[in-house]
Amino acid sequence: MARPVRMKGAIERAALELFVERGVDGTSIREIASRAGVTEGALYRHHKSKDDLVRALFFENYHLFAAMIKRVRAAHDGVEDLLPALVEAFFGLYDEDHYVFEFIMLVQHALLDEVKTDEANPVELVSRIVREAIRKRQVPKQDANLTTALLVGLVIQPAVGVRYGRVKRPLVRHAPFVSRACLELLQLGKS
Amino acid sequence: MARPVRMKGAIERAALELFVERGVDGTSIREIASRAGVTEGALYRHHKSKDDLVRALFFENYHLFAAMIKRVRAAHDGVEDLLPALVEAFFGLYDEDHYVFEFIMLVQHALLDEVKTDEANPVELVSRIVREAIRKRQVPKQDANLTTALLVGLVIQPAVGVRYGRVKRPLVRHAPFVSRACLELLQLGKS
Amino acid sequence: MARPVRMKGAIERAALELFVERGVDGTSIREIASRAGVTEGALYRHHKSKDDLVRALFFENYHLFAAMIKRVRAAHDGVEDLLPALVEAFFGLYDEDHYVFEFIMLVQHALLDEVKTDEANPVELVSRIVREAIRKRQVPKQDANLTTALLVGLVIQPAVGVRYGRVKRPLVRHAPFVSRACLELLQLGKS
Amino acid sequence: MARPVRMKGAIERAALELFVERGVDGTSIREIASRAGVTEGALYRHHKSKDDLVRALFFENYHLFAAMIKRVRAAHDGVEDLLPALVEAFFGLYDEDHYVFEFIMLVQHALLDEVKTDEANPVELVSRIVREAIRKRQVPKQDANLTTALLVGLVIQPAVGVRYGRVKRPLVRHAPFVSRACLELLQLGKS
DNA sequence: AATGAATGAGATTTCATTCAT
DNA sequence: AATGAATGAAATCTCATTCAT
Repeated sequence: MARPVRMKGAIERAALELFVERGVDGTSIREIASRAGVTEGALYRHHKSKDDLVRALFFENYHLFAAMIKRVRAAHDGVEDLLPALVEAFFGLYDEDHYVFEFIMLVQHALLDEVKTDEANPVELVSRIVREAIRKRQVPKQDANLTTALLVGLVIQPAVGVRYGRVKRPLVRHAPFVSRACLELLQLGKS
Repeated sequence: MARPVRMKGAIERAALELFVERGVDGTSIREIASRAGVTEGALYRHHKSKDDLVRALFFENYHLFAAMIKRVRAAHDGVEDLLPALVEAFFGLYDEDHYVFEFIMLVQHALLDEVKTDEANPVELVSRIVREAIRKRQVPKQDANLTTALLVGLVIQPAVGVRYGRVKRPLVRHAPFVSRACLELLQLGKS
Repeated sequence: MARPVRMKGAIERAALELFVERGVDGTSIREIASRAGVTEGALYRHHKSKDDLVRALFFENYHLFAAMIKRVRAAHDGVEDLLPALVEAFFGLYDEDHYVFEFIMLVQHALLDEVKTDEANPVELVSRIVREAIRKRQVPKQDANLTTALLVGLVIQPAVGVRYGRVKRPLVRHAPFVSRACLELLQLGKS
Repeated sequence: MARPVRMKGAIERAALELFVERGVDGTSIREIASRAGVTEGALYRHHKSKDDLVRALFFENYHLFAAMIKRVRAAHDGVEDLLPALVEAFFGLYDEDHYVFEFIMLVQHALLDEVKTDEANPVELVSRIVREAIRKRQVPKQDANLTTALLVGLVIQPAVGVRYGRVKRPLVRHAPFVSRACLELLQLGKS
């Protein structure tokens, strides 16, 4: 009847994948349990509601993400160095486990308020890099917020392209080109 | 620009807004009826199911969208001319009614199969423009799929930025800069 | 499939009876629906949760109760007159619909906070009668709170006795005796 | 008075309190374990089911209760003597540990079948005293069942009053007055 | 045509109990 | 013996849809 084996990991992985594949609302607790190989109740030992599961999954992965970002930042100096390193890091993460990447993209809107100006917030991070580059005269004056949005678009959309089969895997192979596009963009005001 | 979108009535408008605000699965018929100021039953006089409502909403707007795009294409020749015109058209649509724009983005994945190679499909449209420009030697040879993704990113992400308060309204005011970024990107292979 | 007939009354009556018979926690939505002859969902058209149903049932009946009390109070003057009238009114209510009476007794503890010193609160009412009688020297000085508790005990416990088959129905037939007991109690300090 | 109640341990105490505070059905095994500072599994080492825990708690306390009553009965003769002693015993028990008193009141209806005519059954006890007093002509002829209910009301309701903050603690201080009320009640038929 | 009550299927959640560790 | 994860059954609740009025 009872089968006390540690299933927390399996539950969370199943949830992560299903949320990405079918959306959060499109995934039932029953489906998560079923894919994890447990009964529905098992889920509630680890998370007190479906919503709680979503949040836990988000913050857990978000923090790993943030840690990676911090590491990259600490190891590189100046936009020309840092941006390519970040692009490669993002793309590497996507290639390694696109579910994690996509899940963060998927639910960030709903949870964004709680993370708004957190320096682990990737958008915020890019924004800081841009502002710092402007301040240090590494790039011409420009609307930092708009540039940030454009840079984010350059990084995220190839991942979306891979997902929908338009862009070839692995994503890292496109890192050099995307990095160049990013750097060119930053210099756009020059001419 | 003429209003590109017409809404049959309060029900459709309420549904559109709620779908954007909370997602399709996250919105109940009751909520739609309530916001529209009608009862649940009344909704079924106009649409035979929720799914039908979603599809009707999508195709109705998608066709107006497509018509707009055709108009723009007919009036412009060559990437250098066409791309800025399209960017302005997209941004204009967003400024005029961001719900429509976001709704199309939101459900296109689910319904795109049925319009896959339709030239009103924004991604497909961009892809064709890129391939044609390459064919006509207007731009250097490059991975058309990747470039398409990047161009899409440059257009969509500023809209996302506006939504989350990072980029200033109206979006059209950023059209010239974004257009330049797009054109530069297309020439990136040159050097 | 659907059968839109007004079932609100049936649902509330079924709930009232079951709550009295098996306790609130001991009664499931399914049982209520089943006794009312509807499906479980029907309940949620009228009350947004089980808890809400309990509260609605309580306040609805509590107000009828309160109205009755006010009527009796308005029609009688002085303890000697009022107390017997109230006892008879209580007992009459019990005989007429013991479910209502018992339900109020059953859940009042949980909801008492919201009704604490409301003058429709039967205990509060008795308390006021006692204090007024003392003030007007109709009865000797005494601990009004204790006397109130004792009077309440004299009225409630016969009803409990009826419920458990110890005291014979109808309860009204015992009203004269109980009233005498109440009045004697009030005079107890005299000697 | 000697502590009339012994609790095997933390689990039983936690259960007793929670059952009184939230009702038996309203209390989960998890809550009991949590308040007792043990895990759910540990609970099943001592009691084979929740129902078993309730019964154990009831009978354990009920027997101590019964023993106390027997002691009181053995030491007193005649209503005039016995009733005041019992009132004081009840009130003393309440003051010492109102949880025990209330728990017995709470579950007796569900479990009383099994101790129906047991003389530790408080209602049955009072009933016997009344009938014996009538038989011995210590009090006038009267409806023993009704009188029993009224006496029970006189004893129980002050305890309820204390619980809801209407009557002042300790309850014993009211014992003389309540006893007099009980004895007067018994003589009510005289006049 | 409109209304809003009810259906019925399924979703989420709770919980007494069991059992591998 | 203790722990706490998992079971399985049942409870509460949701919601697209139907239909009597």
